[in-house]
Amino acid sequence: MRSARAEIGDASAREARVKGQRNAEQTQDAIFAAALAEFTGKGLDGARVDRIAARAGANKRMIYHYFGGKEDLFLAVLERTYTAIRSAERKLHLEDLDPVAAMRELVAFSFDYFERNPHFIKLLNNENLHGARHVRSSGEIRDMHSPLVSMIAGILERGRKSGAFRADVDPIQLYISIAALGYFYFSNAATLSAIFGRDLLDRQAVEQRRRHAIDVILSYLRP
Amino acid sequence: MRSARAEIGDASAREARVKGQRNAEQTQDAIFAAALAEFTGKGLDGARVDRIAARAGANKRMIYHYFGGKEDLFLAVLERTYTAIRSAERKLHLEDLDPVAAMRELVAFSFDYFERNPHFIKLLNNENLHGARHVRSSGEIRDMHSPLVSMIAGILERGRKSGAFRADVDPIQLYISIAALGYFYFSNAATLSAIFGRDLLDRQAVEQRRRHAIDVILSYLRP
Amino acid sequence: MRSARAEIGDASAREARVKGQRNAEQTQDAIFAAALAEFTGKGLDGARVDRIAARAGANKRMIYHYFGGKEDLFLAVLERTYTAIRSAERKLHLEDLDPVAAMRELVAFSFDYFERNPHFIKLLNNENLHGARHVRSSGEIRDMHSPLVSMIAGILERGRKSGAFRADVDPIQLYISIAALGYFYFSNAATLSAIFGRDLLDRQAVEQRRRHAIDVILSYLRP
Amino acid sequence: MRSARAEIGDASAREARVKGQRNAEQTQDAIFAAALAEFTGKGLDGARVDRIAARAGANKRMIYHYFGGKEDLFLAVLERTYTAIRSAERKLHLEDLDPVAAMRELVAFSFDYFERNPHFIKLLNNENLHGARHVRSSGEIRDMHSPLVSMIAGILERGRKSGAFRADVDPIQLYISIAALGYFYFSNAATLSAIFGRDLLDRQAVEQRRRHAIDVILSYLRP
DNA sequence: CATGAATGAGGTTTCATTCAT
DNA sequence: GATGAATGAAACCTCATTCAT
Repeated sequence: MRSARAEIGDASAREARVKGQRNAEQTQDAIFAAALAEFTGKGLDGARVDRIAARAGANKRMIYHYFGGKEDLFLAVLERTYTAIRSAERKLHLEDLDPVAAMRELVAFSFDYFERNPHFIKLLNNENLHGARHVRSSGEIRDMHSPLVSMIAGILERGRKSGAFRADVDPIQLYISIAALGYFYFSNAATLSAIFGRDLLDRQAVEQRRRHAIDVILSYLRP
Repeated sequence: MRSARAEIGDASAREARVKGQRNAEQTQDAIFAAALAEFTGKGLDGARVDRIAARAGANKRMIYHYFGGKEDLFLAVLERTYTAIRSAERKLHLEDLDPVAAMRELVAFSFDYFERNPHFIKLLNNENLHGARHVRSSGEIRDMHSPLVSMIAGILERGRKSGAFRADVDPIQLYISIAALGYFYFSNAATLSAIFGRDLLDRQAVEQRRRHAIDVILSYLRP
Repeated sequence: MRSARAEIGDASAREARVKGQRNAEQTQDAIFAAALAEFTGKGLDGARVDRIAARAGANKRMIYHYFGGKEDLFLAVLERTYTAIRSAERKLHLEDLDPVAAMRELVAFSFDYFERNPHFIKLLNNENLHGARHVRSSGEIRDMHSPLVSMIAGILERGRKSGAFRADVDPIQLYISIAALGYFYFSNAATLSAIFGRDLLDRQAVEQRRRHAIDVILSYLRP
Repeated sequence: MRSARAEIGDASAREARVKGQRNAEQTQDAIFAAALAEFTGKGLDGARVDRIAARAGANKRMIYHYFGGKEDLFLAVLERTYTAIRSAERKLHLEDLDPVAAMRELVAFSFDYFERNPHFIKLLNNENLHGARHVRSSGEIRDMHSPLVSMIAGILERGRKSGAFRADVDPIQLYISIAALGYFYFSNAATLSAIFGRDLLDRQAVEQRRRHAIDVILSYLRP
């Protein structure tokens, strides 16, 4: 789980690029890492190509050379972000756990992923602001269904049979709810923190929220 | 140009214009409405002052005259948006309902509010992208605590006493979860729809989600 | 005839624009004059928006405000150029002259117009380099048929009847030939001068060419 | 990449490549052909070095290696273009024809050359747009006088003696007029076609124009 | 001989904002 | 109170050219 970050390539841009060296892959990676940071921090419209190039220690021209343009770069970042979460999801193996433990793991995984990958949330919010324009244009992303839905369906079925879970649960609705409980918390942590007057991202608050999310889902599933 | 407004202005607006008198207020309102639409549709960075002025049928200079600048205009929109939801929340009167019915009403209200006010979600996401910069700078917003939290606390207390609800529920966590179940659904409807290949915003899907959200919260509260 | 230049507005850009004054029409005119000079001197691709703005003493932004963009500005210049020549052509009144004198005037007019409006030739050559893209996109230009064709037809008819001209002459071919004899000379003066080693644009050479062009056309028309 | 050329290279090219030996010449030729096409299609300013390299299937660096730069490449193309027409002109042998037939052949040759070598016209127009800068800098081109002028002088002299032609014709003026009648037609075919609303380059129109050009010159020469 | 990566200058265009009336 | 013209900074992007291998 801890490896989730590394998959996106968060090696700092500067680190990735030894100055003056000529290496296409390195340059691309550096641009990519810089773009991820910039888009995450400022959004698509707020991001600046100049800043991405500077962060990457690369020439601006290279962005256009390798990625085509700002919008394409954003799409590339988005695609890699989706690839990363799907890959992390696929690494979950819950078959050996009893349904309750499995569900607990799954909710915890989802929650932890959002905590550790704040860029995922920022990028997705941005994409939704733009009406999912890029996702819709990317067959690659559209075809990347989350394995979580069928995992959930499997766990629900096992739980139903063992009598641990109620019988009338829709896996897709549950999938969305599991995501919602964590995603919304991190997505809106800044405004919520401002309004509640305390930092929702401190260790204790996050831990409390994590327990709550698991609690909500498991309570809901009780027969 | 002078006729542009008149064509748009409705009867009451025309009525109100007693020879240049309430013109100012009208202009402000028009700018405001235009800004809300623009910020909602494009985000703070994607919004264009020119377009806001054009939409408002007003001179660009007026935006600076009345609001100070783009950023201030955004803050004004945000403040009014928060004011509106708090006001709507205060109109909820659940004291006469039994705890279960009251909670059901409250969850439904929250869900419906998000459905009917998509701009609220867009603006909040934008504000969070920018680290709640404007909310933090606005004492007005920071002081607008949601009455829902104490409402929830009250309902929980009544439910605990009547044995309808479990005893160990944190009102703030519940408040966040109630919001999450609806907010996330509408906030991410575009990407989720693209990925699931069906429109999550059609009447039937929304209705199903609404029932599910209520179900999750009430099931969670069972003792 | 001498007024041909003025119609295009060759008042120098600087002259047209008193610094610091706010006058939309003046600014537009200044931009226009600057654009004409720039496009004439460098061609569409060689022209620089920066230089046009500087020549006009205007802010670059104004070009986009008033004309839309470089390409649109080129089209505007082209349209005005066509308008100017058509207008000049319409001022020709040859009805009172006998056919031979009328034709002589017409050939001389054409020749002189090319001499006095070198920008016309430059712009047309540029437009032809681009496959007449702008002309084809401009209904305005496409509809501006030259009145010369019907003038020529009329003179030919009168000459045929009086026995001054041969009978089998196609007015359109003749129109093209009249244009060709002058246009080509001025269009290609630079290369021809370089190759012949003498300046084809000096007064004497031009005068000689003018007589020759008239001679060719009138000799051709002899019965 | 290595295979890109091979796919294009025809049999003879492949034959000639005796293990890297005549590779150089091949590359140069490919660049040359690509440059001709690019300059013809887009003009000097509109031409892109990248595109030339791509069209040639060559590395961009080779352009600088073999030709020095974009401008030098243009000059090289121009020189070869002039060389070609002079060479074609020298192949004309009109001594055995009577003056009228000889002149007819010469006009036809000129007309046909323009029709068959549209790039010649494009390049020359471009060169004139730039004030014949390259021609003037190229001694090679400046020294390439057209043999047509002296051919014309010869034919005129023979015609004068035989009584077939008038006596007062300037060979240079006639040379320019012969060129003009064809050159202008093809040079401005795009705009003329757009304005007349019919394709001046279709077979029939070209044939009609060809006859007209010959007619004009021969009629002019009648004593 | 040949390559693909890299660059800096400069291209067109757009922005939020201010000025003059 | 209101307007439309004007602006400078900066945005995205492209260019001919050179570098390292």
